[in-house]
Amino acid sequence: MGSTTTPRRSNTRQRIQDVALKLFLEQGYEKTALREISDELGVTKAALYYHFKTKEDILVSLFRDLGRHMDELIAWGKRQPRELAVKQELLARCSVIFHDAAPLFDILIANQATLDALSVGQDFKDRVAALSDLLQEENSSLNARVRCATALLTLHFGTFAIRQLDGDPEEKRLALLAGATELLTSAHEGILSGTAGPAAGVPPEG
Amino acid sequence: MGSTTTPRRSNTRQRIQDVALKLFLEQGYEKTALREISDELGVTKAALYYHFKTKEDILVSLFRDLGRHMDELIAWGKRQPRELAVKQELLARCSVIFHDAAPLFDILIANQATLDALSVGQDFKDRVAALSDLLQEENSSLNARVRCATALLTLHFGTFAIRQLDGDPEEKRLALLAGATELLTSAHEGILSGTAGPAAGVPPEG
Amino acid sequence: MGSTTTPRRSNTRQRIQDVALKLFLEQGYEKTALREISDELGVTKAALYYHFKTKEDILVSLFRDLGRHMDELIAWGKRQPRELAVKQELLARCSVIFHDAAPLFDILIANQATLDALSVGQDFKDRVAALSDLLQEENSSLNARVRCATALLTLHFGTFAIRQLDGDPEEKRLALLAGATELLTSAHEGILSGTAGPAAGVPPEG
Amino acid sequence: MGSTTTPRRSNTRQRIQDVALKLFLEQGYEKTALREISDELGVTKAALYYHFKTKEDILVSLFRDLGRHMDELIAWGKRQPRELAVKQELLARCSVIFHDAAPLFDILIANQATLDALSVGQDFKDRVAALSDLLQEENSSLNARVRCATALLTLHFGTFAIRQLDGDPEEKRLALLAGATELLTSAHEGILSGTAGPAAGVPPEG
DNA sequence: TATGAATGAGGATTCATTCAT
DNA sequence: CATGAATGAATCCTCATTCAT
Repeated sequence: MGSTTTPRRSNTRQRIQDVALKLFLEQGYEKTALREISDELGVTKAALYYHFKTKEDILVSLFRDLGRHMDELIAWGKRQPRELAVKQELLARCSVIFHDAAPLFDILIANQATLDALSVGQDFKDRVAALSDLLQEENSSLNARVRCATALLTLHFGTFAIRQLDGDPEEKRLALLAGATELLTSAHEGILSGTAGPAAGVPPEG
Repeated sequence: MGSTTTPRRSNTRQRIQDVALKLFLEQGYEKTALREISDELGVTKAALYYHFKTKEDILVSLFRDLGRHMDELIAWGKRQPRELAVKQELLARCSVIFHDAAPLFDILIANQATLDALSVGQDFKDRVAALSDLLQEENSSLNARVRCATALLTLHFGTFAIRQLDGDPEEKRLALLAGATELLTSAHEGILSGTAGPAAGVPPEG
Repeated sequence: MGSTTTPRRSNTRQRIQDVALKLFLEQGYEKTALREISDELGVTKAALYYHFKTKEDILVSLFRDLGRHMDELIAWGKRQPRELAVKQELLARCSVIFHDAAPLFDILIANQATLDALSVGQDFKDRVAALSDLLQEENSSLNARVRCATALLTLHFGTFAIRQLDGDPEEKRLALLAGATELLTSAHEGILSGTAGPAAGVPPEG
Repeated sequence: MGSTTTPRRSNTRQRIQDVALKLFLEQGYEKTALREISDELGVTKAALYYHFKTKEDILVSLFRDLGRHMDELIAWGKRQPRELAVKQELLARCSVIFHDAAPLFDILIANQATLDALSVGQDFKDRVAALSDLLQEENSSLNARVRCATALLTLHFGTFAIRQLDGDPEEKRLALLAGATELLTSAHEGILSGTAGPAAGVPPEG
């Protein structure tokens, strides 16, 4: 161990990333001007261009790790048999990855319209779709499919939404995971098409 | 006689809203230039300013109805007793409102970073928070609280996410609602911490 | 008595002038949008164009009377012999005209850069120049000429400046006139070139 | 060697100021578009924004020196005893400052309506008021007060007005100063109301 | 490694003005 | 008399990006 490989480049690159992350979070990607980043760092805008080719490039660099982790998980998932336990494990690992990258999710979610036009957004969508596929059962009912999709969704958006609730972060993460797992599990228990659907919450007029 | 071509009291205002909605959906609010809207309508940018005071004003006008509907629901919720059946009904009505305003949700979700800085975003957040409050039980466990929050969230984000699933829209909506109701209901059944209160009015199913 | 000659036109024209005068005073000519005028009147911008051909035309109409009065004074001055008493009388009449049209002077002074490019500004400058000529003595000393010019100036700008001093308006006007007359008179008393100039206020280094 | 054509640390900032001053004088501040400035310089509008934050900032930069000089004079005035000789000296120094900054006065006077809404205008008004205070005597008669105010005014507006008179500039300046000093002095001599206080230090002339 | 200077494209907004009704 | 609708031209300003040094 010890960073034997990383070239001894100045830490400016890292500092740019740090500040960029902070500002993208606070103001959004589009509304963050490069000048704001450079100002906060005490360098010139031009300096940013020494370290990154474009503004988008800064953004991309922030997502490199998350992309790798998701790819690894997807690869793992593909090697496993298609059974409930595996899917639950998938969800659990997802939960960890998502929470570790929580700030990136904030950016992803809050800047969708913008990122959709960028590689970052497309790549992420593709990966979520791949994960979603791994959770789905072929030929399952609509109810089941919606629930599987929702399970992942809960993790994805919930990661970002439960921050405003009080409580220990790890506890909250587990509670969220529990809810998601519940949805996934119920999708697998054939109980779906009959009772749960129409029984609850449908306006009586229907 | 009768002006067949030039409408006397033109419907331009409505047409602006239509085109704006379309473009905000396709490209995001920020990336949509007023010029694009006016070009598509075959009028001048200045014409937009005859009908709306600012770009934001166009956006706001699109959300007027949704805001009203949510306010009515919140008002209704506040008049009801705090019991599970009411909350389920709340969720069900929410589901209807959200789905009726589906395109607006797309905009809301995809442009969060932008809209957060605008009245539209703040107003909506406030209303969702109010609804969320109506679903919560005092002194409930963390698990229950996370689930209640997630229930609403599922509706909110799910509305936007299930569009890419195949199937009849109304069926999908009901499936989504079913999942959300399940989360809400389970939060209210003793299964979470035993303190969630008497699950009055819930048919002991399963 | 009774306005027998004035055509029975609506009083809108007059009301436009009133509001315009008020707003031109408060905000300046350029910064006052026609929309502000029409809004304050509860009519449409287009309505203004029924009564006046252009924005400038509104302005011009406000200055019509003042122009006439000055022209009359100039004409009178030209008929009189060139002597001190006449000039003093000229100054006194000027003082009355200027003070009666005080608001117009505010506009004239505060919007010079703008009005200079307009007929209103040019016309006024020409008239002041004509008056100034009437006060001047041929072949007089520089000192005398400066003082004569200053005398009129004092009236012109002073009208506008003494408003912030406390005191009865008419008293202030007379005090201002007294100062101006003093300057004019001293220009005529040959006492100028010798004592008053270098004696007071010149830095000792000179 | 040595870049003969492209200056390394370009003097663009100064050139912008020069051109701006010229155009503000010729056309007024408001009517001068930034495009005109940049065109005349052969650069882009954006280049102006590299050197100045806003259009107003260009204007402010032009007035920086004048503001400093006036502040120094005010500070000096406050340290002196309140007597006629001091006030005469004040007027004299004012005269010098005003004439050195003659073009700025043109701008100040010709664009009042505009500048009043800007910091430049307010700051200047404040400074003139401070100077005016230094010239005033407590409890003096209205006549005296009007004259003191007029004295400064004469300098202020006269600076701008005597340019159209023939004659050596410095001579004209002195003549103007003489007139102003006369007004000030007469305000201090018993001739106005007898209460103006002991004319200490004034040689009993004429 | 970085900067100073500049660009080009584009954005929202404002305004006087016009004209059919 | 007056309005509703629209225009065209202009304005200030912002931003990502470039490049010689």
